[in-house]
Amino acid sequence: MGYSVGQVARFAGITVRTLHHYDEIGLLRPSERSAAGYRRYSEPDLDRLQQVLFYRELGFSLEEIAVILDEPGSDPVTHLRRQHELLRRRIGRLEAMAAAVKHAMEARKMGIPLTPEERFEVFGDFDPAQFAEEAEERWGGTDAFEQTRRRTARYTRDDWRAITAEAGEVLQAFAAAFAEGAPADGERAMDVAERHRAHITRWFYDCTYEIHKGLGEMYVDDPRFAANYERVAEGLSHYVREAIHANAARHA
Amino acid sequence: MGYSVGQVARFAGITVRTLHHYDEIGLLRPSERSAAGYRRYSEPDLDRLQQVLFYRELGFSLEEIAVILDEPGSDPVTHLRRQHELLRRRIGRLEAMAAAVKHAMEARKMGIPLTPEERFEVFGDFDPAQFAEEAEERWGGTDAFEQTRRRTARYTRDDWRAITAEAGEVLQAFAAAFAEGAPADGERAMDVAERHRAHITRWFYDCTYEIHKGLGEMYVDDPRFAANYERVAEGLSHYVREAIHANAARHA
DNA sequence: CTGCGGCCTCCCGCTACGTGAGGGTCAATC
DNA sequence: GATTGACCCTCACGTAGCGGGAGGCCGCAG
Repeated sequence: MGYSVGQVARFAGITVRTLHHYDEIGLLRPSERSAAGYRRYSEPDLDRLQQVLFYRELGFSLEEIAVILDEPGSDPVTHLRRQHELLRRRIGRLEAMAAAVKHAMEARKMGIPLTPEERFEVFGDFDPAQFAEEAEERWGGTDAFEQTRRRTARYTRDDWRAITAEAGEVLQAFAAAFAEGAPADGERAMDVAERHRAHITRWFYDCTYEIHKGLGEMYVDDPRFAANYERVAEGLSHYVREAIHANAARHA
Repeated sequence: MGYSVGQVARFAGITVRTLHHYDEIGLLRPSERSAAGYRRYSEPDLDRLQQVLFYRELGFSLEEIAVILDEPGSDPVTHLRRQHELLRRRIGRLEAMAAAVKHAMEARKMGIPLTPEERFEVFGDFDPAQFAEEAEERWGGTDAFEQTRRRTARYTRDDWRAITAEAGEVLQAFAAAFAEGAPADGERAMDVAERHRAHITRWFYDCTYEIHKGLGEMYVDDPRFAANYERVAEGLSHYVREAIHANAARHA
């Protein structure tokens, strides 16, 4: 029993060659082979294929997908939940792009020229380069800046992926605490603030409590950063600033 | 004046190598070079780059993008409009995927097993293979079937792209006529039906009026096909059937 | 026993870049 | 005016994710 390569390919709308490839690289090995060496795919194999295709559609590399699917303690429901979340983010991004296109159309009609930054705002999402440029203007020549430059220069794509993932988690933690009404100067919010500080210290530079407070101010004052928080929840940037200050006071 | 590779790369969130590549293949040549051979990008160059990145994001190959951007009589506004449309489609698809994930979660919770077809429904969008399998069951051994098999075997990806695009246009034409209240047995709807028939004859097999009427029935009776029309507009499948019948009567 | 579709394993090709190597350029600085 | 360091140049080879064909075995229909 089980399904042949051709059948599976037809179900999934992919080619036989693709299945061969996934077998080769070990991403999806059919659980059985016939006496003649034919690949036989079982139901669980189809399950896995579905997951693979989903994550692929969302832009993950095959290697990343293998890691995700093989990490221990990840049941199907977890994957479905995660996929749903990823899809929602992706949709959000595309909607932002659609809005940007509209914006460009308006500007074009009015004859208003766009600045280069405006033009590409939509791409780059979480652009470290842009961040770095900003950072230079603000803190050029400072210790923290030098440290950041030296350290980030050696980071690989995987590192960056891990960093942004971690940053996302912290952001979510802030958002959750905020949404559930935890006070900004309460333990929960302060703990998240501390995680935030640790994150920066770990990946960028020694973030003292003083510097951290400065960052908190910036998250409110600089619309660029504020937007990052405000688009998650209205008022979140202020909440984050309060939490950072409270956390700094706690450790003073 | 103008911008250097590095500056442009930072704006756009891409690498310098990517710009080099686009220069190499002629997709985006900087309009100037400095005396030392440095690339200098002008404002119109940035405009073009923005278009390139948009279409790239939407999954077009670089070659296709070059064709799109260089086709005569395509002004920027046209591109913006098209991009907006493409984005909306893409968003629609992702939303369908999100719905499917929810569906899978429900099924999982209820302990309902999914059939292989159900599992992959979301991918493949307009799956020709699935269509072919269905077709075999229905018309296996018939002339039309043989003809389709022989002809489609030689189609390239570009052909398929053209085919689905054409099919999409016909669908839109039906939808538009329907939405604007044109009667199903009126000239406008019948003309679209005739386009539909021509499309099939051109790409698959000689679609006689008799066969066409059979297809019309199927578009209503078979939920698989009906869904294709109904998700565009409620009642559209019936409308299409009527139009096809009227058109056949007109040519009888 | 002879097709004929489907399956197998190489293996080379393609796209869209990544990633150095080896070497000029340019503005600031010593 | 020489050095330094960021930035630029041109090769040129490497990689991911398959596409597609060659050459050959499998299995059933006629």
